[in-house]
Amino acid sequence: MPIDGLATQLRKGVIEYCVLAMLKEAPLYGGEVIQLLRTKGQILVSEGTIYPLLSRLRSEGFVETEWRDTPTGAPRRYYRLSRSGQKAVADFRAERFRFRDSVNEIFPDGGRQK
Amino acid sequence: MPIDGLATQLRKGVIEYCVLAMLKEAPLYGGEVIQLLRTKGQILVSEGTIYPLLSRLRSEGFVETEWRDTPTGAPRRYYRLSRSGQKAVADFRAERFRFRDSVNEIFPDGGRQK
DNA sequence: CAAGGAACCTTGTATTGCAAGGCTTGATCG
DNA sequence: CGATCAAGCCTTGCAATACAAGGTTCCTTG
Repeated sequence: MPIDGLATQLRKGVIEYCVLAMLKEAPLYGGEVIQLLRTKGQILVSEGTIYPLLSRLRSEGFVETEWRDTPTGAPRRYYRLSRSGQKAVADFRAERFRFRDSVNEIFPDGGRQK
Repeated sequence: MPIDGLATQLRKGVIEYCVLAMLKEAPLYGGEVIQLLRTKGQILVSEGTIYPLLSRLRSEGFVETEWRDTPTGAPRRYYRLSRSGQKAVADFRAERFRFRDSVNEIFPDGGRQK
């Protein structure tokens, strides 16, 4: 597996909003985010990707956080979608569809293949 | 317009292959690449994006180049898709569909709108 | 008290897209 | 002839992202 390959570049600017979209359903902590990305989307991300990403979402106000103690060890920081985070997801959705259509115009046999 | 916004991140790793896909039809020089991206895909890119990108395609062997004089002024460097460039486009296509499906799994109401 | 696991964070690197500015060629105009 | 202009190409510096590697804290278990 290439350290920095084709798939890695495709992810840029997308994973962030995948996380926000998942938070729409329920608050999650870091480990759950990684697990859900893997099980729901076959998207494998490491902690080195997720934690800086979550930090940025927080500093941009897209999420709010809350510490919860656990019986099993270290406490967890749970992330919850904020109002402006909901708007960010909606904006991304629209932009994603626009861009997808653009690329489909350029690629021969746009997007209609299995 | 934000210097580095939502749309800019979405493009990463995609424009490169849009260019290769366009070269599948005919050899092009830098200015034509910029123009075609704009007219066919509504994708606005500047010279500062395209020329380093074309350089990289060349150093990776995805394209071959040829200088042609013009009657109008400076000569043009034309880019032609190589054999390995064709394979790169095919690989990208497959990876793009995979990733699209993954994201659709995560986003509520995946891709079926409008 | 040592070992280990769960959870979190930080640091450094590579890649990409982009703006700004510079260089070269040939035509045009004073 | 010299200056100006436009087309075409390239380089430099910056910001954002994904990632690996390594470190820290907390609690439990032996």
